[in-house]
Amino acid sequence: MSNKSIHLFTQPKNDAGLSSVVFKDIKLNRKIFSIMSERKELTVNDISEALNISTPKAGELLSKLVEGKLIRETGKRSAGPGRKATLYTLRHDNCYFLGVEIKKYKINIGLMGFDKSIVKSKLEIPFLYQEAGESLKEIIFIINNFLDEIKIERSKIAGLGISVAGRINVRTGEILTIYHFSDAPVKATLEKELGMPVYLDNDSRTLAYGEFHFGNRKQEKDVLVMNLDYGMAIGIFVNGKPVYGASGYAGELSHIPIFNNEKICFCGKKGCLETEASGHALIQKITELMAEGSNSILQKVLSKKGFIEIEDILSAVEKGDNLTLQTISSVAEKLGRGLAITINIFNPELIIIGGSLSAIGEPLLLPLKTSIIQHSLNLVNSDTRVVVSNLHYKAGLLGCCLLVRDKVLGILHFK
Amino acid sequence: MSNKSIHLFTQPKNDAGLSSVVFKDIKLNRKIFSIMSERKELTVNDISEALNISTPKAGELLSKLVEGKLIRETGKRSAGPGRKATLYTLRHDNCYFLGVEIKKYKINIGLMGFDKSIVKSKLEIPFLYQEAGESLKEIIFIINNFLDEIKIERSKIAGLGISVAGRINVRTGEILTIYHFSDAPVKATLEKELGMPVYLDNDSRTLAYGEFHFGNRKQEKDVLVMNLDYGMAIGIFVNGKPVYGASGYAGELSHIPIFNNEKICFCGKKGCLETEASGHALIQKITELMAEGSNSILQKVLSKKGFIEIEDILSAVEKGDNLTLQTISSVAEKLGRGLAITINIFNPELIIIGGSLSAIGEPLLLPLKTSIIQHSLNLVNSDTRVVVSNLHYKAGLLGCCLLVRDKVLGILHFK
DNA sequence: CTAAGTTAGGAAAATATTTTATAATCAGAT
DNA sequence: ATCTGATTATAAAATATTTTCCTAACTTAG
Repeated sequence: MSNKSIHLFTQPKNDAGLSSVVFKDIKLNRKIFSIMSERKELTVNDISEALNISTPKAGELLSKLVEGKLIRETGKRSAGPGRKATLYTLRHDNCYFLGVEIKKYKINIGLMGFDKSIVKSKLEIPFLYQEAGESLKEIIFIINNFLDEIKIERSKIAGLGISVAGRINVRTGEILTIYHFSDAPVKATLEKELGMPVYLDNDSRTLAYGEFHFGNRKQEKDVLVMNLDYGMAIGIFVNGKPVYGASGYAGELSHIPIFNNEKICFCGKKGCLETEASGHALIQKITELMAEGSNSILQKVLSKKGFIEIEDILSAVEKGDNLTLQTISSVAEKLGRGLAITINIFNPELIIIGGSLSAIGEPLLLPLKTSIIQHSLNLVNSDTRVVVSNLHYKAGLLGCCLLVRDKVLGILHFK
Repeated sequence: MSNKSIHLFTQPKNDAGLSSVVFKDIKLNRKIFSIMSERKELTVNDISEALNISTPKAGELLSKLVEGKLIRETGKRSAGPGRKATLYTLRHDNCYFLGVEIKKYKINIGLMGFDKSIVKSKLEIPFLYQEAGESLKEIIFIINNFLDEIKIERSKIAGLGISVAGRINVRTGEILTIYHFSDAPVKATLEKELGMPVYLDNDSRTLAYGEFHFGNRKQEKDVLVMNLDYGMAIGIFVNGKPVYGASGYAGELSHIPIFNNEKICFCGKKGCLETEASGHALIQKITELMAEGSNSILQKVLSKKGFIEIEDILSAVEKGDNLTLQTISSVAEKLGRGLAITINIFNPELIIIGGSLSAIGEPLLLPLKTSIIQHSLNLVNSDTRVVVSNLHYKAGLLGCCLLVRDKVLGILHFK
């Protein structure tokens, strides 16, 4: 692979015994990728200024990247008099990153080009996890199948990013909620079977990464992204970088004990935020209220399927179902209490409400904002813009792909 | 000042129109200072390896720093065969940083050398803040007085770090709790009067910075430091760097609403952590219990002075006062609930219990740990070591000085 | 005490990078 | 259409940096 010949990807430390000059160029390339990922078209001059290197050097680096087929010339810059500068952009057709999102009953899989565009994707592949080892085999089968279908040389795929709901130890590569292989961590197994670097991550963090880079953000660097689904968690960005914590469990907002209720949470404790403020809690409360006699369109759904899903909630909102809207409002109030805590602690510039339930929109956002103002310091919350996702279900897969990409390229130094 | 002639201090961006080579050397020097601040003695080889530069280049940089009187040769390295390498260390006598800690009824002031040692300090200077403008004049007078006393050329003092309790907008340099000058921010006024760069910061953040760099930490990078005093707040470190948030209010743990009580907090809301878990709350509770008839050594103090201070609490603990110890235990339980939340959110590797009340030691720490285990996810809290400060009252001033130092030297890029 | 082995430091050669100067390109004025 | 001023790209010169190699400084074993 031509990429390797010009040493694009490496770890931040020079372990491989590369010559100092080569290593410096690698670091410069990393910075070039990082800048090009933000501004899609750049000139030699832009690079020279941004990296504090001379124009000849910047020119040389860019020409090598053109040779390496990672970037391409894409025209000339117009404005003003004088000779026009050639513009360079990332290519999408010579280096790819694979993202796999494992959800409750389905898998989403996508391939991202070097330029951050999704080249191919296949959504909602049916999948049911049974016995642990079997499920992993199934996942590998699905991935291989996808790779065969898309007819792209495997050597051009630089890595796999995979997200799973629940707690994932990013240091060891173990998944601790669904599968727990103490002997063979999932990451290692996948790397062996697929022959590419694999990065495992929590679904809320990948979703947050997607929202942060493709979503409703302007220039904010200190950002919280809430993933509101059946469960609930936050992804934290400090100075533009995701926060992992010691083992990658940062963002577990759902199990903070702030209620005085007697509901026993999945985690074994009681009073967790999740017991009152999550998709599960919302559905449970609506079901309870209907049992007590409240009217709702969801009664039909319940008697037909025997259970209510998030999709049903969304369509009930669309139809203006009163009970649903009221319950959302009360759940949003509770959620706001949780977010208010994080606002006091982080003083974030932006909170993005994401996850499948974010599609509710205003009926969720407004009571949430009210609650935030009530429960956090005004001096602090006045710094915080709260918005709803504009990506919804797309954020997760985008995040999966981009996160591998940025890790492989060394843009995001992991720890 | 000789320092300036070799361009040691600058902003991360090359704004000053320096030649690219000079600017590169500045960046390298910054890294050298950063490394030398952690390991006190270093050789040319160490620098060359750490910065990925050749030995001649590393040698050249170090010689220039020796010439500039910022570092010195300090002997030879012994271990092993072969020629001994010369060791270099930071000097303490040619570049200083001033720290000022403004407390309720007193000011602490100290001067730190380039090598992070405290060269001079003057503690507990009486000070009472009256009208805003007057207090600022008083502070300037105290600083000037100190500078006159210590007989060190002002030109060698590279900056002032000043900490004040309460909310400080680090972007604008305004203090929002004690003084609120909307027209003339405190930072700007001080810079004008003293003729050196001034960095204002929250007392809990400077204390945390002191604890992080001089305290009970090993290699942990994701750390929380609690400042337990009359009030209470945390300093947050992610990947070794302090978290500020949008305006510098990050860490305001004390006003998260997690109790169902009816106590109105200073912040105007009710149920704040601070109302149950702070020095104020502790004193209040002890006073209440004594009023209800409980016996305690503190009754004498109360009837003598009319109020109880933290110092009194500490001596009551030393004497084994039962009521005090019991109340500490119940307050620690509440504090633990607050910290449990931060553990879930951050997955920190280390929590340092600092601030004046940290001198209580085990009677505070043990119930706190118990409560943390009860209220946070075990998977997460098992990553977290919880320790008590070994610096106590010293941490604040150390942090003030070190924070300016690191900001001026560009080791800590602020935003 | 000497010889062998190891590491640091520094000089010289080789390589890179920046600086400076020049050529190429272009929009708009003449 | 041609000139002018502005801007980019590249070539050549100047400067920096790294590599390589050698010597000095030192330890340890015999």
